[in-house]
Amino acid sequence: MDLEGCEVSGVDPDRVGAVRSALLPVEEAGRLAALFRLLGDPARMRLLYALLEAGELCVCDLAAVVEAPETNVSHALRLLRTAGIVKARRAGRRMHYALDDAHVRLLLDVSREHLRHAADATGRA
Amino acid sequence: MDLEGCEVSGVDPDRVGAVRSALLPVEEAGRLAALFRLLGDPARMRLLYALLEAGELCVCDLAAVVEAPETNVSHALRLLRTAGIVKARRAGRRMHYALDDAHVRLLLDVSREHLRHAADATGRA
DNA sequence: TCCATATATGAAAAGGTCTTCATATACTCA
DNA sequence: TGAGTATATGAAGACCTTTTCATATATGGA
Repeated sequence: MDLEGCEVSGVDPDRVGAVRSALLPVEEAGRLAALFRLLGDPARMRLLYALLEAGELCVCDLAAVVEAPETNVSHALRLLRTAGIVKARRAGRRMHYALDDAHVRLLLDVSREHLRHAADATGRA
Repeated sequence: MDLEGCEVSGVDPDRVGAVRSALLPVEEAGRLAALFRLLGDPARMRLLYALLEAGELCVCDLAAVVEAPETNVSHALRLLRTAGIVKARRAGRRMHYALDDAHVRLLLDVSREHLRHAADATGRA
C-alpha cells in the first residue's frame, strides 16, 4: 500500500474521515471475505444447497448428489467444517454432514433471490 | 469428473435421486458462486461497506477511505460494476459509485451478523 | 485378526486471482 | 487547444486455490 496523492483530498475530507472511522476494520473484512470466498465455489455451493435441501447426508451420498468424486467432496467439506459452516456426525463408518450456521442458510436464500431478480441486470457494463 | 463406485449406492438411492433433482443446476451454482467470490476479497469488502455507509463516493475518496491505491480501487470497482453490484455515475471528471443491489446490502448485513455470533464457533475442527 | 468399506489427508500439477506499473482515455479549465 | 486531473485499462509477476492421485486412517463384519 502506498496511497500517495489523493489521500484525503478528493471531494470531502471530513466525509472521508467519517466514513473511514465507521468502516469495518481490516481484520473483520478479512474474516468476512474468507466466509464469502468459501461460498464462492460452484462445487461447495452445490454441496451446501444439497445439505439445505436434505438436512443431513453422508459423504458418499453427497458425492452422488452433486456428481463429484468423493475425495473432492471430502476436501470441500473439510474447509466448510473448519469454518464452522457445516458440522459432522459419525454413524458407523459413515460421516453425516449438515449445515451448522443459521446465517449461512440465510445467505444462501438471499443469494438465490438475488440470482432470480438480477438476471436482467447483468448486461450493464 | 469420474464418479465411479458410490454413485447412487450410499445409504438411500431414492433420497439421493430426490435431492439431486431438487438441487440448483450447475449453471446457477456457478453464477451464485461468482457473486460470492466477488464478495470474497477484503479490499472489495471494505469498498462495499464504505459505500453502504456513505451512499455514494468517488474513486478518489474511496481510495482514501479504504487506504488503497486508486488503481486497485478502480480495478475492484470494475469487477463489482460488471456484476451489477455497484453502479457508476459521472460528475464532471469524477466517477461516483454506489451500491446497486438490495440483496447485496442484505448479504453484507447478514454476514456481519454471522461474524458477530460465530466468533466462538471457529475452534471447532 | 484380516478384509472390505467409508472417509480423510498430503503433495504436486493445473488453473485462477490480485497487485503492480505503465499507459490510455475523458474531462475541466485557462 | 494545451495542460492538468480523475479514472480506466492491459499485461506481467506474485500469490493462492482447486483438482487429482496415491496413500492413510477408521470402522464393521467374517
